[in-house]
Amino acid sequence: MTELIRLLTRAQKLLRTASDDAMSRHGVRVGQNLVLEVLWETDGLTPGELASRLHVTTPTVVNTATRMESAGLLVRRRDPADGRLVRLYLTPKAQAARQPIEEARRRLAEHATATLTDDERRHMRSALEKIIKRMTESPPDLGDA
Amino acid sequence: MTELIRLLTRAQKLLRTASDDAMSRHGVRVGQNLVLEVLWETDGLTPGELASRLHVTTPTVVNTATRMESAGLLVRRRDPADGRLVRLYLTPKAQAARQPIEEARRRLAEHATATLTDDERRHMRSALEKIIKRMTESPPDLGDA
DNA sequence: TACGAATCGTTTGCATGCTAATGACTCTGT
DNA sequence: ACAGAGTCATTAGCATGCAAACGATTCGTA
Repeated sequence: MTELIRLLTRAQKLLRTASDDAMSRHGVRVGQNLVLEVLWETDGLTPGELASRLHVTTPTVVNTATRMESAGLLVRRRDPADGRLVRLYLTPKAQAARQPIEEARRRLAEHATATLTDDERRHMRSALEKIIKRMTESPPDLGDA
Repeated sequence: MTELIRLLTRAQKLLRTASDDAMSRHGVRVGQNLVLEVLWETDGLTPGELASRLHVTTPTVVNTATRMESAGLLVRRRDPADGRLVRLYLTPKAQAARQPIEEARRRLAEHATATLTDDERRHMRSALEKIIKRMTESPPDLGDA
């Protein structure tokens, strides 16, 4: 089964690279795009909220947010009700980039999966869901050591 | 189809993290493990050869090799016939780590895919191969810009 | 044979991830 | 009301990837 995982890793890397290339044409890197996708739907989230939705750590979001702030894509604002919280708000520049970026992402996904049959899509989806469920719920049993 | 790709990304990340955890118990990080797997089969490759086999860039291999050299896993040796080349040779320490690491990797793969049906494995494999083929052969068509 | 082009590895600087340590603020219990 | 505990964001340091610039060696050709 290690071969299956090798294929999964390779495919994901190719997709990530292609995505980064596509996003770069719109002045956004691949990691920043993930932040945008969430904030386009729900603006004004905190770094911690964003981190849990993206399945990354808070420091990762903080660093990405800092780069995005330098790039003029978002602004930080302290929460008036709770001084520990910072809220991230998209700028008009980030709002304006929404349509072309979403379109580019959609096109890339269509392109990558264009040759798959319905059976392949269906079974790949259920297989991936099972793997995710397994990895999040069941202890991977890391031998002795 | 963007949902399918999201699942693929999520699954791959979970697998990579679990792999890094498992490898760390043997004093090796996930990126270094990939180098080991190739050199266990073919010792004495150059950074460039290694890079093309691993689908990464040469600087990535050079940096990883430097860390592995510090960790006592390999040594650099100049090629006597061609002074431009550097060859990477595994130390006894790296050779000794082979069995436990390969075993850990195999167990992790079995665990992650344990609940998949034969249909899911088969179709997922062919779907991934198609995606890889598509991304390596066909131009992703990055709109205008 | 000697010089320019090609081929390598390395260095540098960046983006994206992590963990651990730090600092600021809020909340709880007495 | 206030001290300690808990909750945030941030900073620092590392690993893994990339591209671009650089340096050393070899090859091809005039």
